[in-house]
Amino acid sequence: MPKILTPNDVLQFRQRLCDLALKAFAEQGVEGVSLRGLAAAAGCSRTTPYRYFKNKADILAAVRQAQFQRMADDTEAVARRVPDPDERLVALARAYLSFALATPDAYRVMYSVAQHDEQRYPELVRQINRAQQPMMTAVDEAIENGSIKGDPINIVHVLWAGLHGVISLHLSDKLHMGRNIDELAEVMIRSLSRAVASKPSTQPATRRVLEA
Amino acid sequence: MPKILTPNDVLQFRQRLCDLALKAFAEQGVEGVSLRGLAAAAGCSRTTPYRYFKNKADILAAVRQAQFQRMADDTEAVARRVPDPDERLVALARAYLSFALATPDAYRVMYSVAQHDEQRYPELVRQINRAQQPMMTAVDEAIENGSIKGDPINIVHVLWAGLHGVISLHLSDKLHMGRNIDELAEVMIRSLSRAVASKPSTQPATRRVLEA
DNA sequence: AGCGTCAATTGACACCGTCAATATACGCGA
DNA sequence: TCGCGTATATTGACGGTGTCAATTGACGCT
Repeated sequence: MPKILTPNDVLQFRQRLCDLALKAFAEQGVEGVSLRGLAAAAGCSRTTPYRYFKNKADILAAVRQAQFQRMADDTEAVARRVPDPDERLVALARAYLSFALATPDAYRVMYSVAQHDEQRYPELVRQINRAQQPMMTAVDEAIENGSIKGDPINIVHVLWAGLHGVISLHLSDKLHMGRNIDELAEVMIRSLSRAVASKPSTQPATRRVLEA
Repeated sequence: MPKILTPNDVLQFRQRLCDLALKAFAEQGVEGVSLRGLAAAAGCSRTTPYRYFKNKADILAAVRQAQFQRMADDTEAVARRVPDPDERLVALARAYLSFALATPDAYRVMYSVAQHDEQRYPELVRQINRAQQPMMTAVDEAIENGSIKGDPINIVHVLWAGLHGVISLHLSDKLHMGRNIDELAEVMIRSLSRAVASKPSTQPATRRVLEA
């Protein structure tokens, strides 16, 4: 019970409580975890978190923001490390998958938790955008490069959706996985790459697309 | 307040409450809706739903089961209507997307709501499996057909993940869509089809997959 | 030393899910 | 026709939750 809270103390407490909240949210769902239990786990009294966060939604936003920031750091690091746009795209996709598989709790809270009022946390949306910026850049450069063709936004969305789909289904155990997830992920990356590396995507859909 | 509840009455009440619950769950999240408010909207007293459902989780399971059943009916109908496996695959993909775009509330509750104890509702998981069975069959037949190659389960997963990814991102407004979703969906379908219509997927991943 | 101030705790309120007890109205035999 | 039994609906009650207001407590500064 010190008198004055240094900014460091504040950050430290917020950090600690976010760590606890992340695991709790991921394991029991955001509705399954009580602020009281969280406070107990943190060793403080029920309402002490209210001095550091506005309310429960604020805690959730802080947790997600921190994880998106971590993800953004990862992807930016990859982008810096791999200069060739094509290789960078694959590397980014792998990094994205690695992030999700290495810290599934984080990914779950980042994506599978529905936060209705996400827009009300501008710093959160900033980190979200930052995390996906490198892939958009890579696609732009790869198009300029000539190695892939099509509408960049469509392509990014397809790539992203494919990756997110694999992860999301895996994390919710909808893939009865005797087979390992890494193989499937590689298949997805290769499929997406092959899909994207061809004709422009703004043509009307052909009828019998399944023929090679 | 009749004395005896005909099975029809029971189904009718369950149906009505499930309809209300579906919209409520999708709009405000499963934690944002109270059984009391639901009962009020249904025009009955707080605990009356407990005569028709075991508890809140039971209501959620019933809602999801009903929607998966509807989806299974859709996909089975498509499968019956389109005999050619290749065309059927595309038709199934389109049906899947149509279902999600036509009834986003349903899709949200079916997939974006995390139900930890899903396994405890065998009829629910039965409908889930039924809904995805036609696509697995179509892939099997297309492989037998020779029009696509690779491990059938991997392929189904990739297709499914791609579709689910597009929808999931769209429904959570993560695609800043001035552009319309239908076009992106068609791109995804075409990409997945093209990706899948080639070499077996059990080879080790090549390095520079982005080259066409 | 003691006061002011800020952090932390406790109290309180409304609401929630859920079970037990109560009230209610209908179907049916007398 | 009456009234009883029973299936149904309602109300009461309990523990728990998010959150705010009031209270306590401890430290730094004069």
